[in-house]
This record gives sequence, C-alpha cells and structure tokens, in this order.
Amino acid sequence: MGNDRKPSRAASLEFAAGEEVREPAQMKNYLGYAIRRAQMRAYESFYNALRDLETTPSRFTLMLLMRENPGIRSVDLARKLGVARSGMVRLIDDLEGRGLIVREVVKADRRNQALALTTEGRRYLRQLERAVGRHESALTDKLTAKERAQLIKLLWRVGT
Amino acid sequence: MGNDRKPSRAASLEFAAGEEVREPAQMKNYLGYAIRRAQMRAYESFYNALRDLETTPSRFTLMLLMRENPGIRSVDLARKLGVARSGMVRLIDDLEGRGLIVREVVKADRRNQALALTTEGRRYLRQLERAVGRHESALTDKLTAKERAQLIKLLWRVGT
DNA sequence: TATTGTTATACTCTATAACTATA
DNA sequence: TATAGTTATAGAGTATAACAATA
Repeated sequence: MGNDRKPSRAASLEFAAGEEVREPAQMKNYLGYAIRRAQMRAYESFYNALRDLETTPSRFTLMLLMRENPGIRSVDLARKLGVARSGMVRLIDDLEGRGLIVREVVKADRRNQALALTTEGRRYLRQLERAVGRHESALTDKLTAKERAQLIKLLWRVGT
Repeated sequence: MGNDRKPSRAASLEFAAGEEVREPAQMKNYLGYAIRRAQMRAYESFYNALRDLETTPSRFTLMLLMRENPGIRSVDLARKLGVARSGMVRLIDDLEGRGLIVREVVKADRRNQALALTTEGRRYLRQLERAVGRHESALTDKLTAKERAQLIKLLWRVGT
C-alpha cells in the first residue's frame, strides 16, 4: 500500500485515555464482526482442547476428508478447502512425515498421487475426534441443543 | 487467530474442474467448521466490496473504535482486539502514514499516545461504512431480517 | 497444450523478547 | 519495578510463478 500521503490536520485530543473502550452500536449489528469474534473464541477453544495433539483445524479437516475419501488427490483437497495446490504440499508433507498418511503414485495417471490414512493415522484421528468433541461442547455450553442446531443451520446458509 | 488475508479468487478459478469430494456427515454438525466456512465467505464478500479502498477488517474496526473513543491508547485497542501491543504498531503506522489518524504524546503521562482520526480519516471511514453496508447486505441476502438478527444474537453468545 | 505435484519466493499477520523512555 | 510504545526476529499461512513429469 502507498504510505506517502500527506497527513491532514490533527483533531483535538483533549480526552483522557481511559481503560474502557466504547464500542459503536453498529458493530453489534455487523454479521462479519460477529463471525470474526466467534471464530476467535472457536480457535481459542480448539487449541485449548487439542494443545498436546500437535494439530490445526486445517489438518483435522484434511484427515477427515482423507478417511472419507481414501485415495483422494491433493488437487481435490485443495479445491475443497479453497487453498492453492502449493499450500497443500506443506500440510501433506507434515502429515506424511509423522506417519499419519501415505501418498502413492496412481498407475493409471502417473501425475496423480493417491492419499490415504495409515493405521496410525486412523487411530490418531479418532483421538482428535474425541478432543474436538470436548471442544465443541465447551464452545456451545451457553446454548441449548436447539439453539446450537439453529446457529449451525443459519451459518451454513451464509457459508455456502 | 483471525488473519486479514486476501481470499484466493485465482485459486478457486484455477481448480474449477475436479472430482467430487465426499464430506463426512459429522462435519456439517461441527460448529467450528460452520463458523470457519462462514468466515471464508465473509472475507471474500468484504474484499469484493472494499477491493479498491485499501483496507482490511482489522483496520476498519480500528478506525471505528478510534472515532468512538477519540484519544484512545494503543494498548487499549490491542486489548480490545485481542492482539499483542507490537502488532498494533504496524497497523497504526500504516493508518498514520496515509494521513487517516494522528498520534500525539499525552502530557499527563508521556508514555502514552492519544490516537484519533483526522478529518480525512473521518471522511474515508464514512466511505468504508457505505461499502461495508453493501458487503453486509450481500452476505446476508439469503436470510430474512429476522434470521439475520437471530444469527448475530447467537454468534455473540458464542463469541463473548 | 494442459494438468499435478513441486519448489522458490514473497507478503501478511501474529507472537515473544528485548530495548527506550517514562513513571 | 512497572508500563507504553517500539524494534527485531521468527514462524505459520497463503499467494504467484516457474519447473519437471506426465498426459
């Protein structure tokens, strides 16, 4: 961004800098801001629950998709997650380096690699799922089951 | 936590064709995943509406808070946004370099700086608000006003 | 020519730690 | 000693572009 613009005249700053931060009323009505705050809480909760399991939401999602679609290609995972092909390589390198997945060249089209979980990967993923279950419970502890379902339903109508 | 990064328009075009990826049923029931997807949509929409205005959700929020709290200190903004003090410096440098805000040493305690919008900053912020209004409408075009309000209410019960 | 996986590179955001000047 | 702002640095994530192998 261009940072060479000339500054305007200063506003008067007679105000004492208190610790309370007033929030403009409109901010409570921005859906984007509400989503952002909720995601911050969700990430915090995720990492609290999975602190010792050395993973991230992306890695967890990736492993779920590989279990459901054994033999899936990297390019299809990238498309599903909305990231570039090059970004997948690091993630897949990481999971393979930990013995959680394998990649295998596809005979029919040697440009492709089939990805799948190892036995250890499946065991590890079950462990992740238990922790994610705890995280999800903590995240929604202020909501009834009905409200939680309603929230998820509305979010999906925004997110797709 | 939240990253202000441009969504990959090119990536989704690049991977236009591909095989179908089965999604595990449980993924539809994870609130964390629903929030993540909704945020991806929200970011995409934000950047579509504010493409030419050289800003980010963080910068926009920062400016709203400065207008509402003229003379606010950097440390209080950092706390409010949940980022480290050091992270604020770059953002404030950027806004100041563009003539949108001023920082002024506080006489009573010379460790503090009072932050406030310039006249140009206030004009620019009004321009941002109009664009954000369009973005918010686009984001919720599938929801009724009642559903939108319900969604925001539920998100705030998760996000605080 | 087009596609898949890869490498190289760069940029943004974020965090930690150390420094400075104040208090 | 403690605090506000700053600087230095490192790491994660993601983008683009170019490349080799393959189709």
